[in-house]
Amino acid sequence: MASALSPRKQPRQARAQATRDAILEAATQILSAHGLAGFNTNAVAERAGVSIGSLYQYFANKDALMAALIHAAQARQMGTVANALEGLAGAPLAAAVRIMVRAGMQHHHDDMLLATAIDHEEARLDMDHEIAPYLDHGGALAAAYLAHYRDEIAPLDPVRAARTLPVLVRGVVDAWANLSPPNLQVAEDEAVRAVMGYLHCAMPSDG
Amino acid sequence: MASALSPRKQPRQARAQATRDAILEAATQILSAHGLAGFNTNAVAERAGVSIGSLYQYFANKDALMAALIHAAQARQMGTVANALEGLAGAPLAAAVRIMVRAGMQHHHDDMLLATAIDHEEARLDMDHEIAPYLDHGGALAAAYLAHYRDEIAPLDPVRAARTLPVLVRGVVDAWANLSPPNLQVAEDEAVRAVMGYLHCAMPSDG
DNA sequence: TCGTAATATGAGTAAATGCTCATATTGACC
DNA sequence: GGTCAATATGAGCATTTACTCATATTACGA
Repeated sequence: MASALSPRKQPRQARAQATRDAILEAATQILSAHGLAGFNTNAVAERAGVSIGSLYQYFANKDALMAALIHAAQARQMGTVANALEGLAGAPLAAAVRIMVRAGMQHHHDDMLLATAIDHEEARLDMDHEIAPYLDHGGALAAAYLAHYRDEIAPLDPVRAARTLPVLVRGVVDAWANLSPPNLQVAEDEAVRAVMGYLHCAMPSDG
Repeated sequence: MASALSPRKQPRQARAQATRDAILEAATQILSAHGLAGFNTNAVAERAGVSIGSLYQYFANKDALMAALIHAAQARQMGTVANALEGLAGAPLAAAVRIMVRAGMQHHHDDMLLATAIDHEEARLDMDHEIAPYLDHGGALAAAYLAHYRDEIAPLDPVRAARTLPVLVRGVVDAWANLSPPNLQVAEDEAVRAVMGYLHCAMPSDG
């Protein structure tokens, strides 16, 4: 049932690119505000200020729009990670971890609806394979960075660590930052504790 | 926009309870198989083998059905946790952690669509407050259990630990158990490492 | 056995939604 | 200015979907 998710047409003029961007931005806003239940193509087009016909010039169907949105979100997140790592050269491990945790938090706190919608649609549309490159890239960045601290941390497989560490942060942040009232300080502390613990843990090899 | 999520009618006969159960079971199956995109009340009724009218006798509207499904899922999960803890009296910490991790894994691996759908709808329907009791209960169980090992682990706030630990496991499992092919062994190892790390980590108190 | 309350039915309706297509507008290049 | 491709429009169609209601069936107590 997974339809062709490829774009219908490549924009060749600046205004076309602007239209496409506006549609993706509107789609993101609607998901953020009302979740998947409020996400329909007519609403997206209206919010983007373009006609429904224009939407279907750039996206073959609703699923293709969703897929493009997910790609864009992943790319943004990669940018955030790369950015955060840049400012971290030479900082002590604990401080560096805390900064990374803060960067990771910004993406989720206050945007649960968007984040969970992306998770769900990613699973439904079977996008694991398409998403892997983003994870690999982020993983490579993190692994290279962690290498600076190899004396301070337990021996670890950088490939594993690169995939596991972000989800630790994310899980903790989701759990703590969305209470009423949200407890961002605890979220941060718990995430730091989890990450530092993971990095220092001498892996027991019991069955 | 959050409608009244309370049930429309209490079943008073056994067959009524059976109908209600069949509806919830069908709803769960559909979410599992097709996600939120395939989740509509007509389909649920058909799969349950009851009429659409019967569905609306027990659930005021679609959101109420979803809310009931979420409650049922949380209750099931609590049962699993309690069950797992029962068999663990006196086991060494590392082994106990591994067993708990396996219990946690069963709920998510192979059921990403259901798990992510629940997450999303829980956020959309603002159910944090309703779900808190389940978390608190699970937290109390875990805290009591961890107390047996208080000499082996770093000092920690049991309330915090009880909320943080499950999400560590869940995040890691989501990340590793849903690759193609899924890598359950790595998922388990990484989750154990994260949990053990968290438990042993002496919390640094830098700003 | 009868009466009544509980439960079940499903055709039907109003509204929402994905998407098309014939037409209009805009921009680029000569 | 003229021409054509690129882009934009939105009325409208076919389908889906949430939900109602008048009616039928079933269980239980007297």
